[in-house]
Amino acid sequence: MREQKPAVEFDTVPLSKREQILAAAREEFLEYGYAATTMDAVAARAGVSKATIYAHFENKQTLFGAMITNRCEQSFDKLPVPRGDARSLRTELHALGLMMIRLIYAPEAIALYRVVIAESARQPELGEIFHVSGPARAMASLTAYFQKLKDKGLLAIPDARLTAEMFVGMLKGQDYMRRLLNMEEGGCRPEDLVEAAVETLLRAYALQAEEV
Amino acid sequence: MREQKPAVEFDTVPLSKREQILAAAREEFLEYGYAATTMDAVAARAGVSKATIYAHFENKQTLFGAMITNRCEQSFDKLPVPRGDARSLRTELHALGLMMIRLIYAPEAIALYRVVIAESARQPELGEIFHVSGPARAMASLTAYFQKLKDKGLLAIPDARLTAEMFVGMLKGQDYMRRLLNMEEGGCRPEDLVEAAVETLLRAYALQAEEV
DNA sequence: GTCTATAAGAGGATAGAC
DNA sequence: GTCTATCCTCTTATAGAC
Repeated sequence: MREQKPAVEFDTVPLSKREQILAAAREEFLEYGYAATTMDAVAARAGVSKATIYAHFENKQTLFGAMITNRCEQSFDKLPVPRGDARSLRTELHALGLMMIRLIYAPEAIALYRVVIAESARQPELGEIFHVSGPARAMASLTAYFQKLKDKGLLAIPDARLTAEMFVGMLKGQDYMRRLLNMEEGGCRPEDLVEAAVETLLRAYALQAEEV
Repeated sequence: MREQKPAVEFDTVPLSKREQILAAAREEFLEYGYAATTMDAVAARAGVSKATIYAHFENKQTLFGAMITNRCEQSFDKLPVPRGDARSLRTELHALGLMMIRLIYAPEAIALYRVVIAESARQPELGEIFHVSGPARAMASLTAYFQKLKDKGLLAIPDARLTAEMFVGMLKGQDYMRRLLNMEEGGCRPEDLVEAAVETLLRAYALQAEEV
């Protein structure tokens, strides 16, 4: 009798205990950091007992690692995949830049990055997990894009990978550091950096004059 | 009698207790992070008792903040101050770039940045202290440098500040992120990024052809 | 100011019933 | 698997002698 399903099935699938715990862990860890987060707090937020957490995860470190992995997989699903065939290269690069800073500057992405940096000093595999499932994928995609532009004869760049790194670096500027440091905004606006980065790349390497 | 000075004065000035404590705190905090560092460990490393630490610093947070402030002041004294009058702009930019990545990529600078990022989530004023005494000073100096190049008619940049941000961003690339995440090196080599960044800037904005 | 010894409490992890 | 109740270690901070 205890295993009986409810008479009425609802569309909203209830979260499994494991998912509840992971969600609670994410909120706690991202807000308070690893050390300042207590298993009691995670249990309370998840609505389960502490013992239940330990039935699903070996210990606090394991729970943290599971949360990071889970979060990275979800955050970077929606990668920007430019086609490289727009009529205006400038427009396409500009849209790509905006999409990337929106991904990179999302508050949750910043919080995740911050907590992974903090703990990677003690658990180096966390840095690897984060990088492989997030930034590395984005860089690979971006490198392929610039390679396509080069092959098409649109950009006279010497190395697609280097160009991708420089492009992302230019987009971040100082404002990214400021946000990691939990400061008020106050450097250059990210939108201005997108403008300037695209302008710089095109002036340096564009083969077809397409300035309007 | 207990206050008597030693009969022979040595050239090596002994560190005051306060300085001993700060040095020990730096080593512990940078290696183990804020939470994992214990006051016992700091006391042991400094060669004093815990009570002595509390005689000099109100509590653990205060000690951490004092260490950060102290460290920032020392780390960023040796700022690169380019003159903007070298015969070859390319050579000067290249040297500047190398100097900056040497500063930015110093292991202790990385460790300091990491621990400040981690704790700035709880103590926002730490981020401010770090930024003002370090990166902000470097950016101001770099902005002034690019402004000089612009005024001299060497670079046709629209905005010195934006250019400074992009230049630093290009220098960092992905490798900086990899180091913060405590990963093995493996992206683009920083030296290649310096080359590429200088090349890009010059191609985009140089007014006098000086390619050799 | 500096020490030894200790108070006081937090928090990770588990035992045992259901 | 899940809960309640508890153990036990580790760590911050202080009391009190010198």
